[in-house]
Amino acid sequence: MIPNTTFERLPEEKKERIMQAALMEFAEKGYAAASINRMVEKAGIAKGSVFQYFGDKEGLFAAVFAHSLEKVKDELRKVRDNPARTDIFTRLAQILHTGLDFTRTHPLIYRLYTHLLSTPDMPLRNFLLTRIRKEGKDFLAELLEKAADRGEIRRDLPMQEALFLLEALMDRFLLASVLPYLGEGFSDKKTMENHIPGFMDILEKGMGNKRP
Amino acid sequence: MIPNTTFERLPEEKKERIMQAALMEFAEKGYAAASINRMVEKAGIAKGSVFQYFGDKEGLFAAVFAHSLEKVKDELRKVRDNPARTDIFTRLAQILHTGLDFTRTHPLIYRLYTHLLSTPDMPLRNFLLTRIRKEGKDFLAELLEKAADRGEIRRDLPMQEALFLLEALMDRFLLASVLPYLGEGFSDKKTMENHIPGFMDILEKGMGNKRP
Amino acid sequence: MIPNTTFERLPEEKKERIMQAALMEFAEKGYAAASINRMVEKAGIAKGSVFQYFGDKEGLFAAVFAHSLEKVKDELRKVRDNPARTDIFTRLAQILHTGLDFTRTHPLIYRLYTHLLSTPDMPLRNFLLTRIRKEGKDFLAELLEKAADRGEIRRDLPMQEALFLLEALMDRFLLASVLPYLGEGFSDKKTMENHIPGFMDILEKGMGNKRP
Amino acid sequence: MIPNTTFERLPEEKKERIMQAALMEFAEKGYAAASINRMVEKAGIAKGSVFQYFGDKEGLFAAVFAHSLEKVKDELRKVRDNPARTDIFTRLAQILHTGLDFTRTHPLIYRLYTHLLSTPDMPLRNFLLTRIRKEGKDFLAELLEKAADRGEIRRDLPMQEALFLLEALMDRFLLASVLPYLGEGFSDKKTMENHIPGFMDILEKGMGNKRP
DNA sequence: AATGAATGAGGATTCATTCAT
DNA sequence: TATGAATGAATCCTCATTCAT
Repeated sequence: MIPNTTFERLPEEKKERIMQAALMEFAEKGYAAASINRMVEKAGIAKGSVFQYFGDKEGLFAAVFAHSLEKVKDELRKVRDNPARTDIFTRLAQILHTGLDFTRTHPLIYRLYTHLLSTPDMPLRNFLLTRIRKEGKDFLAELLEKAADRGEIRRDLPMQEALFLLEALMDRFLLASVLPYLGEGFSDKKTMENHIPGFMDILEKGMGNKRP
Repeated sequence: MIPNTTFERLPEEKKERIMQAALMEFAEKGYAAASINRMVEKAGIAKGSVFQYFGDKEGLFAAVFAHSLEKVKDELRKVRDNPARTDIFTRLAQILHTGLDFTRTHPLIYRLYTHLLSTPDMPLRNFLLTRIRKEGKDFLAELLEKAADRGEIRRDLPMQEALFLLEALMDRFLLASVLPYLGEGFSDKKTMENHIPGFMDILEKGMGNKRP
Repeated sequence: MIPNTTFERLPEEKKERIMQAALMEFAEKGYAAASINRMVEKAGIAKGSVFQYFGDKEGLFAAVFAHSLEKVKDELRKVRDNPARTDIFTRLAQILHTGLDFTRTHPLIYRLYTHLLSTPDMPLRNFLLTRIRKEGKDFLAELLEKAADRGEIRRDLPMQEALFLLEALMDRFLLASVLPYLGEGFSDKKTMENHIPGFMDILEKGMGNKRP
Repeated sequence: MIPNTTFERLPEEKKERIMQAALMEFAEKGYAAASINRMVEKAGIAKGSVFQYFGDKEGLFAAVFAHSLEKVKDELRKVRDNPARTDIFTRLAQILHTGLDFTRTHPLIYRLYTHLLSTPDMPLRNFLLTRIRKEGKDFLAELLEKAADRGEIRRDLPMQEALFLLEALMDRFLLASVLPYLGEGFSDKKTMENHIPGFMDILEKGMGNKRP
């Protein structure tokens, strides 16, 4: 039950190999359908080791998730610490670009997240989802508030709905970059960036404070 | 493999009972983790019958999906055939309301769809997703085009991106109505309708043709 | 969880074969150490069948126990219905003989019982032990009471202790007939009967009402 | 396989800690079901050490047994060296009291013994059982013989059966003090002593030489 | 056509034991 | 000497599928 520190003390290369193999399984199959057999074969380790490291399947999943969350946070930090003093719409465009970079580098992590979203009886689901969503949502909420303070968005903008719309767009945008068949013109990761200005145009008109 | 017509000739009540039990399993667990054992117990039929009717698990899934798709189409038809001659934003609001009605009546169908979205190796995934998405997307695309013809949306609106945004909003809105923890104020199905005017406000300003 | 009736409907020969194989495993190894793998191999059935019949290992154990209890009851009934109107000590001798017959015919059942006795975390232990002990103990208690009524035992006999002693003797006597190394002269099942008169002599003097 | 002397040279406190943890496992679960994993965790030592000290599981068990046997012998010595020159029945009562003290102090040792009794394929079973039983049986036998010499028991007492009965009573009495559900009034360790006079009364009448 | 018994592959997990450090 | 990481065999159990009735 109590995971020991064995895994932590492994050589970095081996740790990464194991995390990667596990992430692949979970991201592709979801939690319940993921097979530890396949996993250990991919990672080239003994089956028993998994249980020595993580206690059980759930512990392995939690570890994979924590590992992934770290990478998400790193990415968010990059965006957040961006010193650029630009208006909110430019920043949103930046964020979409960064998100695209992230899904390009870590497509499996985003898939893991979508499984979490769509599987109601995944273990730790509520705990993990609240953790991961808080990261993203708080960030967007802060962005909106600051923009409101600076007068970059119109006064009568319904904030809750704006936030929801932004989240929906981001999530779907990243999802499209990671899974096929979400719409022609959007399944090609390479050309997705071309759509960003279009989104910004709509958002700016819908939420911004500019006079025509 | 080749499903025969035995199932079709079953009494309606029994057919519905089987479809419902199967839908519950697939919607809750996803394809791979779904158990035919649980399914037949819930439906109160013999396990052998499932294989007689549908050939194998995949066939059963296809049948469940087709069955669900019919209900989606019924719903869409309701909206499409709505004789009301109103502007596109009023119609979008209507569609959100109807969608909410649908997830209220058929929450499992929507969950089935999210599994399909997030599981890349689900059988028939591509085939089924294209089928189901075409229904919704074609409908929205047509809506946009007609609105353009009627001058209800601004001329320079980037159409592809507008379509993508609408889809994203609809999907996320319905997802929130079906699964918990997608944001405070949005997990409560009863009050979700209150947000619709807010969305319309943003969309109208972002896409519409009105002079301030 | 709920065992179905599949097993009950099996041909008698197969049922007996399975019960016998399971009884052997449990009697020899105890509950935890018993292997279903070995069991099914011995019985010549598929592993999955065990779980279809009994749900899980515990269910199998309960079935084996119930099956065995039936045989114990049959035996007890034989003794109880013995119309012989003799004094208690003759009856006790009869009972020991019958018990010996029983362990000769069903040595494994008695071993199962000793495991139950000595393993504190066996599933259903309390439930099963109370059930099985009630059978034997009530019988002995009734025997003593009737003997008291008939004046076959001395008035000042401490009843509780007498009962305990009788149980101890019976149990140990049967145990010795079933497991080796409980004492020279007592490990040989064939000659054990020779000891019965000796026991009766002691008991009669210790508990009886005879004048010397 | 061949145990070295490493364990012997350990500090007394550590040795005792290890023996205690191992005894708990074996006494509660029996040999096969006992887990060295749990054992080392309880003892707070490295798993490898167990194999360094004892070679394998069987060696560990033998060591635990030997360790326990020492304590039994200590107890027996106490009784045997009792200088009191009393008749055999007073001594038997004393022995029951001492036995009760022993199971109170070392309940696990007695449980270990019952597992040994009921598990026919326990390693070293025959070797260990003969060793432990000899201790107790020889002692009782000697007691009986001396009593016979002193004329405390009747001449025609069947000695083998008397010995058997005494052993049965002692064993069952101690077992009842260690495991629940062996009979109302006998599962409560605290009041068990009250039954001793009752037993002695029966034994004395059954085996003694007194004239009424 | 309907049943449900039979099957064995594969699931997660625990285990005693080995061995390099 | 003491450690604890690595291992794979064996554990119970679930599953989709087949097939005789």
